[in-house]
Amino acid sequence: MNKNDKKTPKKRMTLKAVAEALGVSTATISNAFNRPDQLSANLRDHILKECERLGYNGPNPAARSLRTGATGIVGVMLAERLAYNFRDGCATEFLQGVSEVLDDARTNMLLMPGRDDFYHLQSMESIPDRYIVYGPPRDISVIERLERQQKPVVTVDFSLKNHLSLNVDNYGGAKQAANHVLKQIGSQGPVAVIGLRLIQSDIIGRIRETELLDAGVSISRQRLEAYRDAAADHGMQIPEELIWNTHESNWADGVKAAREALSAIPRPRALLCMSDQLAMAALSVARDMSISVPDQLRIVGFDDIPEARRSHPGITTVYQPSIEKGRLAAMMVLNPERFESRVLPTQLHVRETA
Amino acid sequence: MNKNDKKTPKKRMTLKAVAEALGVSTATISNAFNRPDQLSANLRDHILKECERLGYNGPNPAARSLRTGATGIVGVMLAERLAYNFRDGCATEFLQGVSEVLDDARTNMLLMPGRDDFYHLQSMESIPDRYIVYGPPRDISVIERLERQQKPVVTVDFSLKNHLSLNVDNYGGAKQAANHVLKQIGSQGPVAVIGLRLIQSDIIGRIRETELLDAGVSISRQRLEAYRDAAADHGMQIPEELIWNTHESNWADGVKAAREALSAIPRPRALLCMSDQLAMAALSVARDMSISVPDQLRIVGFDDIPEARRSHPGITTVYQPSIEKGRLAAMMVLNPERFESRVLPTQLHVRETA
DNA sequence: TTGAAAGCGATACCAA
DNA sequence: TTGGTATCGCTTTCAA
Repeated sequence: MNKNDKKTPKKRMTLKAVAEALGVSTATISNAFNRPDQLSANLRDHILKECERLGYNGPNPAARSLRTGATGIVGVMLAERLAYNFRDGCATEFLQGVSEVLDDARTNMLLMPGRDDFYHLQSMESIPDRYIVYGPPRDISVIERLERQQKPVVTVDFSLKNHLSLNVDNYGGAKQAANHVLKQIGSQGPVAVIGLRLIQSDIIGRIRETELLDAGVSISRQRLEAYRDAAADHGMQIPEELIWNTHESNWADGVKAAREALSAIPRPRALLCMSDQLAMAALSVARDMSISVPDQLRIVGFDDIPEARRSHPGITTVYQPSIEKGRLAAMMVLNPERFESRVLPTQLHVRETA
Repeated sequence: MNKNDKKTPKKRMTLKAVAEALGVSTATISNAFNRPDQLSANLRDHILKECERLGYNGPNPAARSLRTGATGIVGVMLAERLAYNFRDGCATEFLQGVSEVLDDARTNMLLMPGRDDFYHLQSMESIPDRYIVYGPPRDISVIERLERQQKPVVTVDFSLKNHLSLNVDNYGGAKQAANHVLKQIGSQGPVAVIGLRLIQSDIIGRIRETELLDAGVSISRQRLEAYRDAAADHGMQIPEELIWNTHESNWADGVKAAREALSAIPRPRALLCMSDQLAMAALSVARDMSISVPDQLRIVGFDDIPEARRSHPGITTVYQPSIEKGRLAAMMVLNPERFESRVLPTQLHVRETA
């Protein structure tokens, strides 16, 4: 009558139940799974086979983790909401790199937002054994919680005292890009910047200068400095009115900013964009306004996401090794003792827009 | 001398320690976090405040989960390796939709590969409370493990007996696309298909027909059927030699297949591609071969990923609501009782390539 | 090589 | 409204 009268009613199997069924102690079963050297190969094989037959898939992670304090899960703490990271080409490539390595290492990846309210009344942060922190979290307090855990941490695209960090050469790349453009246009006409998150007004909580070393030196700031320095080198300057800000590297924001920038009088001869997404949006706006690229307008991006490569015309941009950055971050967090903090090189890729 | 002589050596705080410090019972602390109605508001506020001060961030998830059997984590089981899902525009949009909803629900998302070996000797599958299964897992055995958990499951892009499923109208969309193209080219010249995972030779393990309903009816098969039926309606047929297969929806595979297809004699007048990525690769090959699109060659894709929209010329394709699919899957898995299995509509978006 | 037993941190029942 | 306590499933000494 009961819907459970199939084969075996089969309630949840536990290590203890298996031990009883096989007539051995729980320690032996545990050893079969965790320390093969503690028992004979024969016995172990037998036990594993029986477990399979009985439908026991191995130790319950919660119980094991409670006992050992480890889960085998790597936390990837993201700066913002999760969804953003599935929209942004650069973040997506980074996560691809991370997931490749973690997948190979049979390690699970838990994505965690960098917002304080997510952790309210729950210490989720205690689940992972180690952390990759991708970009400075929006709420500083999550960093504090995380540090209290005393677990290995690798920060990416920013630095934190006493932790491994992985950065790319934003300044160098941006300077190359700006130099390239400025050389082309000589000193004619103004140059505008389409920036990304230059204003971090939505960071909540006090910034502890001593610990969050680069809070004021965000990657966008580094790029902006480089643009400015390059301009100065060419005897020019980029006035504040020609610096646009976007909150997110997406199409809509890029279109909006580019439209404004290209309506300025006199019209800019070049657009230095802090991401390829923004550059591609700008390219599209130029097309709409019948501004020819690169003759009347030069555009450079940043990141070198796959779309930039395939765009027509191809976007001139600064390559950063996003996938490699992800792979390396994962390797670093799995073996912190084998690595030191690093700055990865960037590289100008000249294509058709500048 | 010790490196720990900072402020307070502060060892890990536990509920019990807090209870002792405040002179109340552990049950009261627990209630303060989990059942506000079980104690006075005053006491609760006081407790929460003190916890904050003492550096106690709330109950340890491992212990709680051991006790309650729940974690508040949603597992997203992916068909293949994790990395693929960060490469494919369609998968990325799906995950974006999922993450939006889970993020809002303050629920964590654990990404899990659909390969058997990942779970070897560890019942990771017991961590999540509920599952979204995106595409038929490569190894059927993980489905078995998962079902043993008796947890809510929503399958996406395939169906499973006794579980909620979410599909899109692959047949209808593909038929519209093929009809559109066939109408344009009349009955002149051959039509080729660039297929995606038509051959599932790498599925490991027996397929239990009774349970995995659509094993033989993969989304690719549905699309292929539609192409064929459309051809038949137009008094044509698509010969097997004009059906190419790719393993993954990526640029390289697409280029390779398109190059072969466009070298066939007589050259196809139309390419029915099972993804936009493949269609865009084909477009690029056509450009290289100086074949003009759409005059000499019509191309249609599938999915309508953002890149397809922005491509020049714009890709004619079948829109499927990927983000919405993700959102809906997440909502369904969080509230299974409020939903039924669904098939979402697709829609032909005519742009410039056909 | 195996077994007995303590305890990881929290919850939820039942009493008070 | 609060407290005492058995229990969740497992790991790991220590002894046999």
